[in-house]
Amino acid sequence: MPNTKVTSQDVARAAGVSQPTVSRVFTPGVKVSAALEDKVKTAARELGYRPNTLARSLITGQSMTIGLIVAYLDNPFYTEALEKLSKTLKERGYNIMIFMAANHASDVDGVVHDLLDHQVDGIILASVSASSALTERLLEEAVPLILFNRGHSDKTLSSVTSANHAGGKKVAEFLVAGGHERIAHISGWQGASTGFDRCEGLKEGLADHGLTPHAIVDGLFSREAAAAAARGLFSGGPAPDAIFVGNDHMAFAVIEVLRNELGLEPGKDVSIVGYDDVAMSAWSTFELTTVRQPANRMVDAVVEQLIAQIEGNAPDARHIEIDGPLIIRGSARIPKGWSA
Amino acid sequence: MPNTKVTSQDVARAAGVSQPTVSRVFTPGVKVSAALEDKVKTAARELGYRPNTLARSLITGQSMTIGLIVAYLDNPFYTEALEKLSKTLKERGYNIMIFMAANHASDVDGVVHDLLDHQVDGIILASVSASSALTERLLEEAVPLILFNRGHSDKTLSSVTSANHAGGKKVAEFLVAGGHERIAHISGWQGASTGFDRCEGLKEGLADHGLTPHAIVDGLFSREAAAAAARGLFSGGPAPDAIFVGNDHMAFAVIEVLRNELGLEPGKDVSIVGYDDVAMSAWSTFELTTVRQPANRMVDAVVEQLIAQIEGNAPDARHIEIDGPLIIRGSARIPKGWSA
DNA sequence: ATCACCCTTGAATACGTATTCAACCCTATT
DNA sequence: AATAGGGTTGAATACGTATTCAAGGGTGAT
Repeated sequence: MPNTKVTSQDVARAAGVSQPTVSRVFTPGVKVSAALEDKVKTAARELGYRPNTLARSLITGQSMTIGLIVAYLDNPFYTEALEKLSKTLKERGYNIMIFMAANHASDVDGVVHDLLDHQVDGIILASVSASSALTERLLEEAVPLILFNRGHSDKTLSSVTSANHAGGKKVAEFLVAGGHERIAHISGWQGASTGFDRCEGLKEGLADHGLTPHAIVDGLFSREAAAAAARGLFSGGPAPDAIFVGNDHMAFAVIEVLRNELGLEPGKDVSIVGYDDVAMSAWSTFELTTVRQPANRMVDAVVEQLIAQIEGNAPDARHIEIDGPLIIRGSARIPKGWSA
Repeated sequence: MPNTKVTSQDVARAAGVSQPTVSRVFTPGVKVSAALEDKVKTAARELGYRPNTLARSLITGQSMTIGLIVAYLDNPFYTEALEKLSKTLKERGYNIMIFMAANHASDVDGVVHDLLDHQVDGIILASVSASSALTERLLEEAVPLILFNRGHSDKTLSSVTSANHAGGKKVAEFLVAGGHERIAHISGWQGASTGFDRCEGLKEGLADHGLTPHAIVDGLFSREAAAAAARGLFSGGPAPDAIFVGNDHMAFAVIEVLRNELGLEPGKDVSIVGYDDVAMSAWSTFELTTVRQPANRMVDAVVEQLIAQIEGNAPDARHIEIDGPLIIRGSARIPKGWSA
């Protein structure tokens, strides 16, 4: 019947061995004779001993903890990613210390310092960016940092994104093939590579067919801004016949404005295309045609690269782009010859 | 220009003081002469020194870290709570170590042990329950644990929930006042107090008017199960004229089945009421009448109680219930005299 | 039978900080 | 002027574990 804190010393005393022997039993990859191992393990079980991770980390220099900073948790894409990230890192033996951050660089910097104080082995920045002062500091500390779904001008930072530029281009091809002539774009925040690259891809894809966007409005990754932008597009002047929205989260708001305020039915009166393919996009209410960001593969890539950098197998930064298909549903007119 | 790890020893050497003095400068509430404090702080700044939290925790026994275990992250209510929780705990100086768990007791137990190994100061279980073996262990370790949005038969555990029983009763009053006669319930998982209490409240509220539920089906907090249950309620036999759904997350699935499969419009052909009042409930697509769970106040209560237990100010467990209003929107017929 | 060698184990130490305790100086009081 | 007292500081130690190093014991070969 154990009471308070039981240490490796206590187990050693109970098993009649030394403290280092107890430590060796609980350290994978270290040999101990079967007889002693058995004695130690039974003693440990009876006392309810479990190694103190803090003390272990202090001496090994490995906390087996990854810092995760995330914004935009109202966008379900990040919720799905977080869930997968948690599972994958746990399988690799790592724990997650999580922080929500506003998207101001100053806020992020402060949080990163908190994480560094906790001796995290690596840091994942999901949908937020880092200041250059910060990345400098990280290089000094030799703590790997990787960006998830966000690029960075500083190429010494690793990042994992979907093929945003190619994705935007795919949407252009699809909408042009569908015979649309006034293709508008409610973009993601242009201050983020994610929003910017998708927009550039769309423009390039349209240009290939001698077209230009009917209109471009920054939706700032916000439902409210996107809804306002949608209203603006249909008030005065020629209306668009298709809208590419910078992510699904905003696209849902746009669909609601069209359907419930303007009386326009997506897929019939106007075509809507999103980006992400979150679970909600498949709901019968939305049936959203969208570019899939393969969250699973993106998470796998993030974990793989981050651990490689932590273990020193890949000290050089990499910029990984993961391609995703266009998922065709009912929210946009389907060109002849394309299958849903 | 700092390079690798800089310790309090390095700062002490640079400032010409002893290591304990450096420690004192960085320990709030300890007096050091202004002259030395200044020397230490400038030396620390120049070297880029920050205290190692691990070493500090090892000696103080306070990790300033809270373990958070959460399931059902696809339900946005928990996302909203997580966001608020993160901010509130950070304001109080605590960090979060987060784990996703399947809802099996064995899974939860394993994760809790991981957390204990990390010397967390307290544990929050959001929407998962704990085995009795586990709670015993926690009492021995003297680590406070609190349940968020879930009750427990073991009354030695603190918990914060909304007033689920009263909430279910409110829905009954509302639907009866609206003149509904065949009130069905697609409940939350009956293995969870949250699902069970809301159901009991509904039944009691109906009984007050001499009514019984038209049907009760367990929706298991799952969209798929809820959708199947909705189809079942309208296939053969008299159809319900109102459905109380155990949470908003399931209610959205039910609304979709009604509207897009059965051609029934919520609020006109049949009344739908949910529970939670997540942000999505206010979307124009759903206009869901629902019982609000005040996530902010619930989170505040969780943090307050947990920290009280950690600091020993409130060693006794408490079961806090927070009342929330019925938010009337368009998905259910509004009784005469009730205002939206 | 002796020696070399490897494998197992315990003693000592390190990780980076907070805290106890004794020494010290400075001030104020008689 | 001498002493008591309070407030600062440094030396030593503790937190719980992993790791280095030396000692010990056993096995094999000559």
